[in-house]
Amino acid sequence: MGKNRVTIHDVAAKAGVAISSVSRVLTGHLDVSEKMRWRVEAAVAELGYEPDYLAQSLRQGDTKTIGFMIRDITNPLFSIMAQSAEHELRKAGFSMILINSHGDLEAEKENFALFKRRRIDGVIASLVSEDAPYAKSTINGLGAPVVLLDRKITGLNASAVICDHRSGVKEATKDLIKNGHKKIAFLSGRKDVYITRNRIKGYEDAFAEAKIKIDEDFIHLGKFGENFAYTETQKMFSGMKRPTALICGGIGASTGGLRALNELKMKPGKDIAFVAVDEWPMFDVLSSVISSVYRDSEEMGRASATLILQLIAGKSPSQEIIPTTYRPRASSRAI
Amino acid sequence: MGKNRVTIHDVAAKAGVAISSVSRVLTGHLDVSEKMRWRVEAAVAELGYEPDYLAQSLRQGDTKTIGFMIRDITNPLFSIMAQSAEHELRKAGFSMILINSHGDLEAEKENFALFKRRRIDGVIASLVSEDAPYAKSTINGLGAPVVLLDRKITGLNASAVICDHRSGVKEATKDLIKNGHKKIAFLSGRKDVYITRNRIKGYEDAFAEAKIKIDEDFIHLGKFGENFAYTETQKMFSGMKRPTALICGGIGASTGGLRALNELKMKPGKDIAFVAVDEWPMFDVLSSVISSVYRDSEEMGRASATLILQLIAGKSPSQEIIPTTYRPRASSRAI
DNA sequence: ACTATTTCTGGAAACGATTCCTATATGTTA
DNA sequence: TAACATATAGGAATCGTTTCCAGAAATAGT
Repeated sequence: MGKNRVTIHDVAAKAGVAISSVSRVLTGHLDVSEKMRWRVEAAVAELGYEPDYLAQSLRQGDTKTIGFMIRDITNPLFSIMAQSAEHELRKAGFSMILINSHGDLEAEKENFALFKRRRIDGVIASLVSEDAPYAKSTINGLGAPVVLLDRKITGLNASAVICDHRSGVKEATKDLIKNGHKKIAFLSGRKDVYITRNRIKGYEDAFAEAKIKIDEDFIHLGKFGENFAYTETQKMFSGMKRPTALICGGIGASTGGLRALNELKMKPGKDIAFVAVDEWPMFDVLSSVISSVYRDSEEMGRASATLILQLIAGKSPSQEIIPTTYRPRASSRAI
Repeated sequence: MGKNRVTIHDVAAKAGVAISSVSRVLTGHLDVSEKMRWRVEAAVAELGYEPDYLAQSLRQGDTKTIGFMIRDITNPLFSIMAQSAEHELRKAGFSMILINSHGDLEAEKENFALFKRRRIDGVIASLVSEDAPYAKSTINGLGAPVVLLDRKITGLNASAVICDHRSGVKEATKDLIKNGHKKIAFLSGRKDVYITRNRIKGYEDAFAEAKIKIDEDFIHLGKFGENFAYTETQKMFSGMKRPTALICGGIGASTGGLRALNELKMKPGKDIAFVAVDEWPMFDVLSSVISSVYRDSEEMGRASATLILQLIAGKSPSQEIIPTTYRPRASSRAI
């Protein structure tokens, strides 16, 4: 097997020098003679030696590893973020450990513990809830900086990438109102996270501007993920009080909502107005009629990487705001 | 800051015993007295001590880490695999390092080097090419077992998860032929990987069975990814010799193909028959007319995790075959 | 009561690097 | 040529564990 790992000792032996000298050459110290550098480099080349990350990490105290924790990498938005974050981190010499929390608080907590034991240099995370009692103490006791994705937690020494969902949703809602809708259902995930609250604000803004009172019955908040949205949408149309328009916040909500509408034989853009907050790949080609609120998740990933690298470099926490844009298409116009 | 990491020394000091005794208690050795166990456990609980992975890894020689390398986590098939593989590995106490190769051979090679330096316990990879000259030596010299996704390389000590694309594509092609098509274009990625060759075989099988000679001009192989498929499809319909049906192998090919058709104002299922090999999330709802060849990528991820764990446990390499099924929908029937 | 055996425990050597400190060899100056 | 400054190399400590080895304490056997 490849059991024969070549270590710094082998190099030292081959070159006939001390291991400290080998290390000095490799780490680029100044006080080495030309001859020494030459001998060591020859031995290194001949043996194909590469320093061991593990030993370096133990000695130097950093692991060049970033933990990336999200609900579900299957969500295209998250996978795009992961993609661009990984790319950015890689360029800076960091690797990324990927963990799915599946939206489970307990799992999330354990994952932080795992990150700590692995001496991760930093964490990028989309937390399940902002109110989780363990969150602050765990994160502050992590011993590594944190970047939050679309979450706002006060009293936490963390940077954040924050999307301006509010303005996008506001524009979308305004457009629906302009098109004659008043019974506009809003369906989204957990209300104990910034992203949901911020979206609702946009919805409220539009109603306030139009001086229409909001009927709370049309607001459905609960869980992220397809299943909640699916059953909620089914319920929505099984009663008497039915909306004429539906805004779905997030990929999961849109997926579940559309699936339910599909089963109810209601065509978005025809039988009901529909706006999806967040797009998925091929959105334009596959579903050209569906209006959306778009945000650049690639940019979010990049920003999260930049922020975590800054924190690791010792800068103080900051926020990066990502804009959203409303993209009206045929589905906002149904009556 | 959280600089104050609590080590085994602290525990030993608090309990008033030797560090070796602490270790013995924690690793569950037999020869420790009740009193000793009790004292150590009390100290551990009081200090909230957790052993350091890094030091354990260095000492024990394994890192409980699996490298997961694919072209692009953005591809929903890969993200589903990553998801289920991570879940499975996690249960077994392993973490997953995610790396995108972006389909670049050089990057892939460097990533293997990185895996080696990080002393990864195993690698799950979707290789860019099976013929890459470095592949065999690099992988064999990795010092860790490897599971390949949809690749067949002889003389390699690796397990593999292999999909039976052949039968799915064969069924799809047969159906197209049955519907009167003869000029069936086939568009897919690099031909130096199993997945592409295997798909082509299914295509050929169907033609052979129907005793129709294949016109090689309708076979377009080149690169994975959207761009290649897009320009290839554009070309396909700019010349004189146009197909009446199009089979796209892989998400990238389907994406690019559909995008091009969209621009050409050709509606799949109406102006051209279309089959997508591989589906994406929401496929049924968003594009209910498009026929597909389906495979369970969640199962692929799970299988890859199982295989790598078996290899790590010392079993010899094996293969797992994943079936594919043709799902005919309206788009196969266009003339 | 004294030796033989069994239980435990502490000390020290790994694992593979980095880095501080000291000693040597060289070079400079009077 | 002696005395001193400087460049360079080697030795050892360290990071936080595990595990081997030997020795002390406790038990058993005669």
